[in-house]
Order: sequence, then structure tokens, then C-alpha cells
Amino acid sequence: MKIVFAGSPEYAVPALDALYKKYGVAAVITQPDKPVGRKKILTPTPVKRRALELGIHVYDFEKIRLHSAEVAALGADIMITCAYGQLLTADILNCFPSGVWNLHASLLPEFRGASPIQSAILAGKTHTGVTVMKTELSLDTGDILLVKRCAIDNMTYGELSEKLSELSAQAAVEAVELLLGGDPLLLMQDEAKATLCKKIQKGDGKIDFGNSPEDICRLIRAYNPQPTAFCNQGGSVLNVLYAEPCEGTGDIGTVICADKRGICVACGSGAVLIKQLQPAGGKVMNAADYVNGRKIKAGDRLD
RNA sequence: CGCGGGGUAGAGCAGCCAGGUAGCUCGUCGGGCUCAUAACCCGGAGGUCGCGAGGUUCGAAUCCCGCCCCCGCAA
Repeated sequence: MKIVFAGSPEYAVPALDALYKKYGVAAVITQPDKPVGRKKILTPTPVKRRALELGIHVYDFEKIRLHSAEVAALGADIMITCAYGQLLTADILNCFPSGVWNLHASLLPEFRGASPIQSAILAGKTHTGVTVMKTELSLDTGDILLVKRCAIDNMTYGELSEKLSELSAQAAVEAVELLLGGDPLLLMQDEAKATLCKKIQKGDGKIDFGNSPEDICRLIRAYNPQPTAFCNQGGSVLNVLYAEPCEGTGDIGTVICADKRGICVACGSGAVLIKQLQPAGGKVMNAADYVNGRKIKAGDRLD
């Protein structure tokens, strides 16, 4: 079984590693190097870096749909994709006799699309997981090969992402195992239960203190560590990394108290205790440190 | 040359504009109060003020020049 792996971010690296170790990977397809950070340093994707370390040949097509001939020439049996970042065409799908299989970070048919992990947290789900499905032309609609569940608990997006990344690696290996067994049983997705999630935007991370403490804390967890939830304090941005619901009442957005425990802010119903934050121009710090610097006090307003 | 903030004690900050003995909150160490405490009171330790034996000056954290590093927004 000759396998091609397509993926880009850090999230996909464990899956690549696992497949490489167990079955070998004939080639890796990833996004082109992109300028990163303030200094716009041209940087390869994490998957590309890892693939090169492993000595696997890497293709970083600007537009994969223009390269179906090259992909076909690889003569591979299957392709496993995981957060690759480009849509595939029929020409590409036809290059793989045993199909193209996608590792998706949700319990399909829920949360098809670009932000399955964050969306599961925002929706207040207790569980999520990884689904391996056959790739079709439409987005994340293919038949399901296998599913692995996990509890969300109070994990942040970053923590949950790491967990699902590991699950994806296990799922990838098990999926290939099933495919090697030949003609595995597939489960159709229930269209009636399908939901679609859009790409996460920084602007959507704006905290509305008129919402409930639970909603606000979910937003903060879903946006931690990137792109981070935020609010305004006296005209400048205050990123909020971690908070939990707490006792307290007051006008919406008013700081009820600010001490070593954190910064307690009144919400629509109840209050939230901000425990970790990042002021514009500053590093991530505990709320207690921010309070020590006298940057905020009871009575101040956040919006 | 995308816009902007910043580098001062272990942490977070003030002081800089209008040069003149380095300050605040917290932590830490010691002592006290208390049944007790993350509370309170008293006392102490701890700083090459990012770097350049740079420039100006009697004197530079502060003004000027060069460099390094960190970060928010935007991409």
C-alpha cells in the first residue's frame, strides 16, 4: 500500500509521523512556504519541516488542482489528508485507486468546515472527536470509515487541538489498517444533523459582557491561544486568555474587584473572573500581575 | 521600509516630556498579632535602569546617536 499524506499545520504532524512509522509514506503534499510574523520570514509548514527531516519527498503546490498529472505519476494507492488547506478536484481524487481519506476534527456530520474544534467548544458540547471519512467533492460530506471520541471538559482550543491531533494519528493508522483489510464498512452521514462552521476570525473573539458567564468563558477557551478573545479597556485592546464564571453582580462590563485572585467582571447574569490576560504591547501574564502594576481596579469598565 | 506599545529588584509597573541620592504593588526572608489564615502590623534582603568603557553634561534611567530583543494590531 503506497500512501501519500497531505497536511500543513502542526496539528497534522503526529498523523504523518504515525503513518510513516507504521506503513511508510511515499510523498507529502503541503501548502507553500509563507511569510510569517512581523518580519515576514518565509517559513515552511510544520508538516513540510517534519517530512524533510524524515527524508520524504515534499510537494508544495500553490494550487494542487493544476498538478493532477504529477500526483497521478506518484502511483500511490491512497491519500490521507489532515488539515491540508486546499480543496481537491475530481482529477486529484481519481489519482488514488483506494481513495482519498480525510481526518476531520469533529464528530461528523457536526461541524463540517474550517473550525471544527473551536466550534465544538463554542457550542458547549461535552464531547468531540476525530472522524475519518472518504473525501468527495463537497466539503466533509463523505462516508465515514471510523470515529474516535473524546471529552472536552474545560480544555482550551490549544489543549483540545493537541489531544485531537494525537487521536488523528491513531485514527490514521487504524484507517489504513481497515483499508488494507479490504472493502471496509462505511457509514453514511445523516444530512439532517449536519452543521457547518466557518473559519475563525479575530474579530469574532470580541467579548460581549452582556452574555452569560458560561458563554463568555467558552468563547475565551475556544480562542485560546489563537487568535485570543479580547475586550477593550480605555481604548486599548486587552486580550483575555483564561477566565471562569464566578459570584458577583454589577453593571455589565464593570470590574467588581481586582486582586490576586484575578479580575472579576460583571456580565449579563453573574460575573467572570479573568485569570490570565495580555495587554497590547505586553506579554501574557496572570491577572494578579496586571493588578499589581495598577493597570486596572474595581470600578473600571471593560467593553 | 505596514501601524503602534515596550525592555527599571524574582513578577507587574511608576519615574523619562521640563537631567541632580531609584519609587509603588506583589513575592521573598525574619519578627509580631491570631485558635487560625491567602488577613493585619513591624523590619530586612534584593537593581550593571536591554547593549555600546558611544555623544552632550559638573552630573544621564531621564537628552542625542547606533545596535539587539519582546509584544499588540494588520498581513
